[in-house]
Amino acid sequence: MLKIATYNINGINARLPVLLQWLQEAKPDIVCLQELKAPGERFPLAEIQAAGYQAVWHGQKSWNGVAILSRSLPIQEVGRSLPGDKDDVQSRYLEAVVGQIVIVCLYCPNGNPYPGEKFEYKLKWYKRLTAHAKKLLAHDVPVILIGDYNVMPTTLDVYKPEKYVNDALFRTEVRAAFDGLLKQGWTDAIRHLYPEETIYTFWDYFRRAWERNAGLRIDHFLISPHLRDRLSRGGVDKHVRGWEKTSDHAPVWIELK
DNA sequence: ATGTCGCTCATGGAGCGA
Repeated sequence: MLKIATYNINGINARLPVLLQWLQEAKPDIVCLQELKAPGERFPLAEIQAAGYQAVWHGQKSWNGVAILSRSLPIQEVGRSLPGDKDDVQSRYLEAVVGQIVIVCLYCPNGNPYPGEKFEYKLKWYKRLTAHAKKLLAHDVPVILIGDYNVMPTTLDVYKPEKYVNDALFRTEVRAAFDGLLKQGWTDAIRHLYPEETIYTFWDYFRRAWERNAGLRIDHFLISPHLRDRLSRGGVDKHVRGWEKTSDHAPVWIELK
């Protein structure tokens, strides 16, 4: 059994006690982290290693930043930029072979406010991701695209869909881009396991969103066709969102046979 | 518009992104 998790930690140094506590109790084999909000040299490698994990990371000062952790399987980094725009300097992509699986850690652009430059950047980023995802599928090896997609795929994934019609996380253009990935053959693992349930992975810090369960499902695992039959369980470690000094996201995980 | 966080700059908060 292989347990793979994703967690937008919103600042790895501010979040380190929470991250270590969760690693200790959840014991995932592989973890994708987003929003490190730290340059490469400020990644807390010693503490991560002391917790029993190897790591590769792609940091950036102030914003973004992604990492892949592994407990026992070796990690071999194979890429740290999403192909298609060599002028894009934002650290939102990290690709590695972990054991026998290609693990892609993603932090898709937020895109707000809509309309605007940031929204256009998000759409372009999704175009690049779609092109690259197609190539990954063509390699015909097990791949998982993991991370914060900054999109709620359906109305089931938003506490109040009507409030989000002009939000960059729910605009039809972005949902269509996500749908395009599914049409390529990727499977939204959590939705596959729970076709009907309301599941959230993010609760805003604002307006007592956590207390009101005003949540969004924006952290996803897209698994390649090879892995669909190996998918056994999945869930959200929702209680972590209730901890002190916690992220606005909760960790999400799946298990593969 | 607002709310709350985390980060940076080079302050003793302000501005930005989410």
